[in-house]
Amino acid sequence: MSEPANSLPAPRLRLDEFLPYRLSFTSNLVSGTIARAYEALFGLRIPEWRLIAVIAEAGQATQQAIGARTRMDKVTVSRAAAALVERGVLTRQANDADKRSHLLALTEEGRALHARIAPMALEWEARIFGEFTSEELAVLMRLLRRIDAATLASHPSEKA
Amino acid sequence: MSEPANSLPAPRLRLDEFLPYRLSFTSNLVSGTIARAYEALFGLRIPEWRLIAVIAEAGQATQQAIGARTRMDKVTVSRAAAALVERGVLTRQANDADKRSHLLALTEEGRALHARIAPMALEWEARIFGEFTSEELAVLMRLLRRIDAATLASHPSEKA
DNA sequence: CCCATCTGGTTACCGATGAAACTTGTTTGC
DNA sequence: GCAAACAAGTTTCATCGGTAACCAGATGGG
Repeated sequence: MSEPANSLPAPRLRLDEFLPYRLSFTSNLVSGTIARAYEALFGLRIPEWRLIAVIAEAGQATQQAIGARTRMDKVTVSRAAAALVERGVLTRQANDADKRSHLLALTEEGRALHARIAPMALEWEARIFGEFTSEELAVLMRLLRRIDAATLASHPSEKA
Repeated sequence: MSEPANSLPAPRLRLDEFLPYRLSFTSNLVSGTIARAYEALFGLRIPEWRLIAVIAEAGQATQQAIGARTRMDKVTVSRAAAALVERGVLTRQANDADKRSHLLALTEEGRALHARIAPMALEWEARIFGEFTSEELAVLMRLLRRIDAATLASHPSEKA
């Protein structure tokens, strides 16, 4: 009850000018849309698709490497890997360098699946981001990476 | 088994150049960091904080209006509202125009809470986005809004 | 060697989130 | 007016994703 002291106007928080909110709003909108499409078309969830994409790029990888790269939790990675092995899309080969871990690689079927999905993924991206110039996209990408860096720097506890 | 036909190199999908992925990566990083802070400092979850912010801005609002504005599920809004009423931060006044719904408004305590949080939220934003010029921020904001629009347009099923 | 510590991965558990069913009140067509 | 369709909110239920506890193999002293 001792409040009416407004010394300075203070920059007034408006939720939809608030960047963390906007970022999350847009990201949820986009990933939600895409997630539904993966699910409907290929029966894949986002983490599964990410494994496929990363492994297709790298040839093979351990779960821990995938986790580090995508910042997905190791549990998430573990579950996605199990599902994909089950489905015949991935193989686990023993890793001689460390018998606790396995090297994940795509099966023939996995490569075929990747070959079917990747173009569609790029096409969705194109549809959503198509009206942007490549400069704009480059700017966006750079900004996002700088945000990552700033976030990690400002809050080191973010168990990196 | 009839595959080696690589007619064209095809734009090769690299996961961390893939915008939906980058967007989600960055967004999760930022919201995760901030969510932990809200939780630790004020015992608030993100949806709860959003209600507070929206209502502080609008003076009062129905749950459905809040849901439409933030795209949060009505269930999420309902639960957040219940928690905040319970906590004494919000009141529900009957809405004479429609007795199914209630008008949510901040209590005195709610306003005080908002007054404590808002500056910190802006400060976090400043810390994370501080190294950006205001042009860059404006660009980012504009790009995000255009992405929203493009997503909604390209996939109208997104129960708008 | 062998115990202590650490790390990759899995399992068990818990909270959060969304879809669907339901309740109550509103609207509309007859 | 009243039945049918509809909309705001709540409740129930299944699912997802994360933390914590756990298991097995690795590492490094003494």
